[in-house]
Amino acid sequence: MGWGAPKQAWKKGPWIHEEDELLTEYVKFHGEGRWSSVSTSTGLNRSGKSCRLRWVNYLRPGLKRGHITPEEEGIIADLHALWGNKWSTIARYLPGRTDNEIKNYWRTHFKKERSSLKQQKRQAQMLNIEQQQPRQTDKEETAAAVKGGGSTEHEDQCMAVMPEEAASLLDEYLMNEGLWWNQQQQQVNHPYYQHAGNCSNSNIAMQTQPAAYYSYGGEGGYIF
DNA sequence: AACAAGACCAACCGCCACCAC
DNA sequence: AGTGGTGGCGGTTGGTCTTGT
Repeated sequence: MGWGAPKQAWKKGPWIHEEDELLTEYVKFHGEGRWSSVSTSTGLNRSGKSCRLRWVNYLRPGLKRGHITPEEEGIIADLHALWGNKWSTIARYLPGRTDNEIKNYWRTHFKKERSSLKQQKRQAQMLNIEQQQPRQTDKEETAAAVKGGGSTEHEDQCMAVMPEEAASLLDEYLMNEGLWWNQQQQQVNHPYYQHAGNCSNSNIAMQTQPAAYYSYGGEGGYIF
């Protein structure tokens, strides 16, 4: 598929400083996009796909480097509970962070917690069976899962009724309004939230607010 | 000091959607 | 309507760094 001449033996592996400079210069003059012509314009022996990735994940101005903050971690956890593995969507609400970064972070931090939670749940269920007691109620299960950053059937149901259009609507609305958010602003009158309000799980309904609700860097934040 | 295991991160791959022709 | 090019996304891999023993 695409991305320049497919038969060409593109260079792979880590980028060197000179390559970064060539790519940066190219983007400076031509803007983002037209990645397949980077190699012909710059002499860079990299596929367009590789160039795009390097730019988006590493060279693009405004990228934040360094550790994910606790605030960002909270946002990631909540948005993941809401959208699942929609890394690029989640990344939109974390200025300066890339989808790749968030994805990596999730895998190394939350996956662990999640698997241990599953293990705990399994143990609890075994205990229930052993003690011939009724199963944990859905409510308790949900609360435990949300607390632990895991997912439940309830969440899956909620995610099912909160498709991409909802997120797009939110994006469009916020962009049109040019909204800046601070800690005083706690609610937004938007169909997205009304939709979320129908969700049977109050925890999840609460979690439909984060994009607009969260402050960023401790003193207000912005979208995009 | 040496080694192993785990954590972290950059980069690649395959797939899909969109668009122009 | 079909096809190919392009852009983008999510999953995975592999190398490097850090930490514990």
